[in-house]
Amino acid sequence: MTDRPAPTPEMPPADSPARNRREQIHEVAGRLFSERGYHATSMRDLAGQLGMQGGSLYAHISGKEDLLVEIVQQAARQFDAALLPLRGEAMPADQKLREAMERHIRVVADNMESATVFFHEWKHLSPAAYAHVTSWRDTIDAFYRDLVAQGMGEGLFRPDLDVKMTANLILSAVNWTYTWYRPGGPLTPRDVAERYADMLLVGLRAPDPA
Amino acid sequence: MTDRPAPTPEMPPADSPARNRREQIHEVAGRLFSERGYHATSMRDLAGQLGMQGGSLYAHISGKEDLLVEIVQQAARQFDAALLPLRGEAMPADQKLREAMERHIRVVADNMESATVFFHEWKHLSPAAYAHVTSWRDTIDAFYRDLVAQGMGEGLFRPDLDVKMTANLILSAVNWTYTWYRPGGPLTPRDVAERYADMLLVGLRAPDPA
DNA sequence: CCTACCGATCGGTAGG
DNA sequence: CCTACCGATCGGTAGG
Repeated sequence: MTDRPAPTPEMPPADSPARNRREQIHEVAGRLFSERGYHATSMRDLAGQLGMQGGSLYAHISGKEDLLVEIVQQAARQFDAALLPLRGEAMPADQKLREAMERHIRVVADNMESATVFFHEWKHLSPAAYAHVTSWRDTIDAFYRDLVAQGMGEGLFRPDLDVKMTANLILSAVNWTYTWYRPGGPLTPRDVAERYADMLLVGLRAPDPA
Repeated sequence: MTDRPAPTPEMPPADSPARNRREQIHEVAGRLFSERGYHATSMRDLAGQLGMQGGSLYAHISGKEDLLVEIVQQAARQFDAALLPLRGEAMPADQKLREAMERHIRVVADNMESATVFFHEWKHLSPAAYAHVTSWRDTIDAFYRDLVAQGMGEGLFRPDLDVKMTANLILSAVNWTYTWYRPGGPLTPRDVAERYADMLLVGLRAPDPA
């Protein structure tokens, strides 16, 4: 989870101009792909935003599809880095749910553009990248299903829950934030996660006055 | 809410070949736009699926963008027809929530392709159509916020709910179904709605044994 | 990183 | 509904 992985032959050193330019290209591509969609963004649009000619992009990147693949996979890595370490944590399931939701929403909130590209364009990846994302998605599904099952096992969650449907409901809440959350707004990811977790854990219905 | 609106000068009579062909075009367009995305679907792709040449489409429709507009607006009309009549119903808020969620999910489930196009492509509409959809979206948000407020007013829902966030959570659950629901599968829209509403109303946490 | 260019494909139209 | 075509634009490359 370091911000600056060790340089490899394929990846220029962290402070080199080449790497900065590559990062800029990915950043702008994420913005344009999220605003206009992948197929509606031309390489000339992208180059124009960076003050260069269309063909010049290919001095830095290998092709349009690779831009998409890297944006999607970087988003997937962020979700993994945020959630998967929680698997081994000894923590009551309700608290773990709260923590997972907060981390999940924070990844979305901190990466609204990549998250949008992720949710909208992953079906249009090449077969290899598509399969990769599908198996990643299964990992995240399993993470939440295991969390629910753990809570039921502990007696903290209701015993009559449908594990799969419960995980679906949780995932709906945290994923759908990409459509409405506004990063500069009054709500922090923590605010959203706490309110959502409260509602999910305790329910909307008023306590029985009897 | 009739299936067959009265013919107008712009709309051929219900059983005419022209209308059937137009419907076929819209149907196939919905499928292709949902599978490949709007911009990645060419008019020649669309024509090919219908056994005709690209140019021949324009004997039936006026342009690609109008196809998108009609698909999106038809989906919006379906949501309206399902939900808005509930506004006037005298019904306890918890029951109304259950009913609204079932209807909402049914619209998604019965129109998986249009729903996908709706959620993925509405931002790419022309300014006029975009504004139309935005105001429609506000209507649906208001519907769920009013429902929550009603439930709080009746004392059926917890008094400490945040109305806007509660509506967001409900909308997350019902809208996100477009990503995972499988129409031929074991779950009916009613099954999904009942499980979701149960979890939302009562919560995941086990009742206090004390 | 630019100029100049490639073949392919785009949405749409004319005329029948 | 087809043939033939329009100008525009696409992703990408060669050569510098």
